Amino acid sequence: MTEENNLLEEMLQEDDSLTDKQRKILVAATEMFAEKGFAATSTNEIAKKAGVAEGTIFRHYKTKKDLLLSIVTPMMVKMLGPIIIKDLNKVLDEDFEHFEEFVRAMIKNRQEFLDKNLKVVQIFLQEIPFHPELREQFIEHIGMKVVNRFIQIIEHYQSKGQIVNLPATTVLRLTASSIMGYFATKYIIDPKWNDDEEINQMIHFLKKGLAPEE
Amino acid sequence: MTEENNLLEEMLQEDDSLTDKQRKILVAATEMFAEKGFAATSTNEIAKKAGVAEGTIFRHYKTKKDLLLSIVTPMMVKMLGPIIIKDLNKVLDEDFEHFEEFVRAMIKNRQEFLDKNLKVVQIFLQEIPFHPELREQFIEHIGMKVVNRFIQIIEHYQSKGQIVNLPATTVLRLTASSIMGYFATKYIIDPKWNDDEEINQMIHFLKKGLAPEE
DNA sequence: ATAAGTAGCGAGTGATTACTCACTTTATTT
DNA sequence: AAATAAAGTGAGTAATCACTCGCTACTTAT
Repeated sequence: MTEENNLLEEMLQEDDSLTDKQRKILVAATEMFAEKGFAATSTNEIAKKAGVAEGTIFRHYKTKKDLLLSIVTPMMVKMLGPIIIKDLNKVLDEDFEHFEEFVRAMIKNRQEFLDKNLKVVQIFLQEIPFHPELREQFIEHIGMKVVNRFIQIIEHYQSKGQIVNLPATTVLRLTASSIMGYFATKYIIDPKWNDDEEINQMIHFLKKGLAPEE
Repeated sequence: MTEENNLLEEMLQEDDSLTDKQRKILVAATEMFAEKGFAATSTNEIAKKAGVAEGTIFRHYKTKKDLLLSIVTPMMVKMLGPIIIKDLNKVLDEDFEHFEEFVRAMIKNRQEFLDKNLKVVQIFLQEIPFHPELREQFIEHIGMKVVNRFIQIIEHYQSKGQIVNLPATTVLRLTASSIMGYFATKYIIDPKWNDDEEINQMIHFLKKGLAPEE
């Protein structure tokens, strides 16, 4: 039903070239990297948790960092990029009558993504300060494209006179801050908490705050 | 002039019980923890960068983690807590006529704090996912007090009829998200960038979004 | 002047690190 | 069934890890 599956499981299931042991390694590594961080997790621990000899890890991944990238990169390149863009096209195709509805759809969409990929997202956020190549990869493959797509959409609703005529990047920043602020509090306090009323208030706040000046 | 000095330098200057070497250790460790992360930084490296024997580090700090906490804890306990509360009292004492002005003062205030303590804040944010005791310390000593104080202030402006009558925590979340979103983009893109116009737009957006319903 | 305490040192500790390699087992091809 | 290739192993490696300890140098109290 859902087009957007759990990244890890999707990778594990769809990729036939993956071995059973390799799958176990990826699962174990994801678990431990999310929990203790990349630098504080030893390949020994990963091997034990995966029920695999340590050598097996290095048969498939040249280095420990290689293993990290093989978990995080697909999320960026294969998932975040195309799927976000696909989703956005879907959103643009549907052409919600109001910016408000678009935002609501976006929140629901990212909510589902987060629910299914929390651990990989967590690893990504935790490790990005320490790995410049991760940052560059992200900006190059995802960041620019996604931002530009959002800017298109915002300008679309601006031309319909629904939202204020600030620079699109500013509108994007204000909107994204609110949404990410909601997710941040939600996942820090309690991932299961899902207050629809809170979302309604946020959308109402955005609508008022971004209303065109009379 | 500034009441709020660089935390590290303040600690180094004010605390007479600190040795010259100890100061060098703290400076070097702050530098490296911010850059490579706690787990990926060896005590050997710190000693070399500080121009000190490795043993000297452990003369003053029982463990490596002890060193981390001695850098991060003061920021939380001595600075974030009392000073934020002091500042907030100041703000409440001044009793800005409008919520808008209060927000503006708050942004300026936190801006100065960030400019002077970027590295320690960076370490704190990077390491908090991996050290539960850091999290608990923060919530216990800082989080609750600060949140409660902000709630007081928000209710103050609500009772003056200046902002919408949503739950104070919701107002706080929306406001904090916008401000933190601004800082995040600023420090990720370019720490020196300081667009007053951007701040004005943000405050205007908050004012509109949080205006009382008619 | 002497004793006591503190600061600093750096070689040395066992444990752990990421990674290698010669080898065995399993799967695939011919 | 034989040959080839790929997957998996686990003991082994040098390097590095956080940390200790016996020592010297210096400061302070008596």
